[in-house]
Amino acid sequence: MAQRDLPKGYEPMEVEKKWLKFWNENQSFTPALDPDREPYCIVIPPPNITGTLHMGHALNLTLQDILCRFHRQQGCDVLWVPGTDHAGIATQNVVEKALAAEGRTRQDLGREEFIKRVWQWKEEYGGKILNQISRMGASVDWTRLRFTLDEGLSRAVREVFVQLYEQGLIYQGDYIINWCIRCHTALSDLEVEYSEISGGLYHLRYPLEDGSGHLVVATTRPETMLGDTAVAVNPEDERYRYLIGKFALLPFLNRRLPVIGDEYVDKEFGTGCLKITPAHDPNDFELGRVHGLEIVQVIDDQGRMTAEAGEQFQGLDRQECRTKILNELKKLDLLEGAEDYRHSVGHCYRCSSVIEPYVSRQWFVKTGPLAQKARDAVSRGHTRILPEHWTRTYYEWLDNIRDWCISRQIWWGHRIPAWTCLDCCELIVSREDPSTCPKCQGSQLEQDQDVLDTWFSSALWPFSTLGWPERTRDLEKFYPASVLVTAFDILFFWVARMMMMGVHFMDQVPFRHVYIHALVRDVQGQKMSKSKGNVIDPLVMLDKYGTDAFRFTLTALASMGRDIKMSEDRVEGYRHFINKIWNAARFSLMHLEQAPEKFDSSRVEGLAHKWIMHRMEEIKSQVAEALENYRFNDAAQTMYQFVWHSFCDWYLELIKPELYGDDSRLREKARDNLYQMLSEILILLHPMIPFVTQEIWSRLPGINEQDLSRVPYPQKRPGCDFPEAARDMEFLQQVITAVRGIRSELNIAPGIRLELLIRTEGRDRAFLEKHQDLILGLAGLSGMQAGEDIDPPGGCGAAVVKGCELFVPLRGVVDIQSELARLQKELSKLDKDLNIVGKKLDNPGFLNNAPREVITKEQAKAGRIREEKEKLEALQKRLESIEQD
RNA sequence: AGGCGCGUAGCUCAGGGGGAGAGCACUUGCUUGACGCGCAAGGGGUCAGGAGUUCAAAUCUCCUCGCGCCUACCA
Repeated sequence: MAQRDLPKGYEPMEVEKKWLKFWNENQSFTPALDPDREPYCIVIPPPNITGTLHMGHALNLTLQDILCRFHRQQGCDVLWVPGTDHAGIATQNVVEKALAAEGRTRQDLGREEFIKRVWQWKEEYGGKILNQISRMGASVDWTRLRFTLDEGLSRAVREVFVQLYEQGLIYQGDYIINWCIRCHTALSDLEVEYSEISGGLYHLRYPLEDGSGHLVVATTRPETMLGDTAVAVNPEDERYRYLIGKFALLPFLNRRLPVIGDEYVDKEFGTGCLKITPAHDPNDFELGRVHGLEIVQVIDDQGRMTAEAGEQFQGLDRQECRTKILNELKKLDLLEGAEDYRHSVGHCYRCSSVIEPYVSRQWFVKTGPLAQKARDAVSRGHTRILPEHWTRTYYEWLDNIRDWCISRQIWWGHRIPAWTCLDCCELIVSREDPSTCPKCQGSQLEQDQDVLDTWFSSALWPFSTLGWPERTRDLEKFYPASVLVTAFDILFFWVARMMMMGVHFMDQVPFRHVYIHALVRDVQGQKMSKSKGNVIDPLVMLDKYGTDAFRFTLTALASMGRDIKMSEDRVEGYRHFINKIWNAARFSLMHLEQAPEKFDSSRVEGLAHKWIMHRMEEIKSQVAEALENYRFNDAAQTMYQFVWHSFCDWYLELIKPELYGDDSRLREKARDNLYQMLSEILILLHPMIPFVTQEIWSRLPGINEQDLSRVPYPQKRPGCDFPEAARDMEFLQQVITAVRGIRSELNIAPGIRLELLIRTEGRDRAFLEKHQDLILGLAGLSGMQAGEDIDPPGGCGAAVVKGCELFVPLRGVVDIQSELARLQKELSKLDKDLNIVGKKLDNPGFLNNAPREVITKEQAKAGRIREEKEKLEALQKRLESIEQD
């Protein structure tokens, strides 16, 4: 028997290895490009090559994989392209750190040599996360693996850059940008993270040029005063209006600072006088432009004071300079005061250094027109964002978007395809590397040193991975993708930008749906982070509990719009479910030596079989509907309940007598149906837990298709709705449960066989008698008698189910008092229920306004409760009278 | 400052106008011919608080309180 091969508990390790290899060799996940099959395509969020799998990836991959596998089952030609992202700054940082350990810098190596080193690093370590994706069971097509810096994607990047430049949507200019002095590059607004720090707010005195006194400005960054080129006050401000047009003198440097009027200045804040440093503050930069102010750069790209800062400060670090300035001002009695002040300061999202606003020549994408189109695509419904409330966030960001700084002063990335002719200063932007200047034919061309923001290439991912700018078959078939699955934290970084680029270059949205899933947090709901030490490593989960248990946990917890609080206990809990499936299969396979010859669903007979069939039909549509609507947790819960509490708890128990019985016809029928149910359960569960289902599947006798991932979703079976069987089954379960309840609550040892008497008539009586064996077996009874004129002996346990009175003679087994107490408890429950229903039915408003069905339902309910109550009360009286004997 | 979301059983959460649900945890009993990662039976909730709409509110509206997040600003 097959069961002999199966260990008692499910052992994931070997199983997972085996099937990963099988799927890979089989190219199970390479689409057939069959024109008759509908395409289904998912855009994978490409992880960084520096990264390792974390909880967010694990959830993200699990959900995408469920969708892919499910749609394969639905007959779609599915494409899920895997890939990684070159992560410019992060990767360069990693390699530079490695170099530093050798005591070298990238400058020592030179650009070309350094990039070679990075490629080497990438070959060696960059694939780590790909293996981890694979271990999660992700059914990606490995034959189409892409990388943002590979040849094809680099071509796409160039094409996009050049086109946008030609369309006037990319420009170069001197602006204030976010500068990281550690990474030594510009960053986009999104790459700056703000966090609150305690600092000071300093009040500085600037003497007035005319000698009539001084004005006082407030600042958190005294060192920037050296770059001040004006002081602003609000023209509405009575206190200072007279100053407008006068000049203040900058201490140390004696620069003449015009006092200008601008409504931007908040009268309430600080002193009401605002020092203006156009070179080192974004708001001041704007004011400077409006008022035509001079830009004086006093901090350089290393965070050191420049010569403009004056001899005594030149060369100092910005922090040192702050201290020194404050000291000097104090000496000169120009520091009027200092207060503690908490304010938020921008930090680099890669290295956490304090960001320096810095004026420099950079490349920008003019986002306005692109953002408008990206917004329209959603508002017109071409792309749907789910859950829907994220739509608003998406709009808000696009409505307030600023131009996107895309140049980075690093080496690892797509080099900007712009050259300057050293002879005539012509700027050349070109798809191919030019050899001569088109204007002066000079051959001394120098390429721009900068590379592009990594997100610039990620923004093209939905079409660049499919072969664009070529018009490939993949592109024809699979663009736009069906869905993008991601967490909200890259909604702006990535999703919005893909929308902008997709709509602009493909004239079509990049994906139909955007499903925004949860963030995985720790048990307390805190973000997982290494510094907090609350990280759960998914790889550890995979090793300890197996991929399926882990995946099922994530799926069961992934309800729409709520974050997941993850703990190891939960994974352990769901491992029990995987093991339960395993054992149900182990049991089933014991009885399934061969496949049914031909399964004819129209000839299903027997209560248990009809019932489970009926349930299965419901489950099939529930699970499909849940997955179509991204209700992953519903799909998981539905299967959990069904497999455990219908299939295992009842169905398997109910059919045991048939499986072990002598009636070979019944036995065969039971086996056939069991085979059918088990195999459909495996198919339904497969998208969520691919490995264990595939392993069991492969052990089913006589299967044609070894690869479960290619087996279609079970069709709706005509003629298999058996609502009557469902009702009957419920009745049977209630009877059995009632007897078990009496036994259990009165502490009757399971070894003691009880009798059951049932006062009932008509169909119910016939039904119960027909299934007498099942009742005896499952309720632990030695005998049963049903009839209209049942006259129970004194001293019975009792219950009422659907109007039938159940009696369990207890004389000599248990004392009557316990049963009386038990009955009293039942009765008070009934009283409570009756009270609620009664109130409704006594309310004329209810009777006049409620829909007829609701009223009938309530009336029926009241009748049922009343009947049950009467019967139990009668019994209670009898017991009491016996007790008095 | 603006926006979004969440307060339901001890914990984690489903549900979303007409009988308070699940999983885990808990209690009790159990070598029941797959499973103790198991079986059976239980206990446990003024659905944050208040007001309103309604015959009927956990569910819809408003307010209050508490928690979380996002965006922008912060001299």
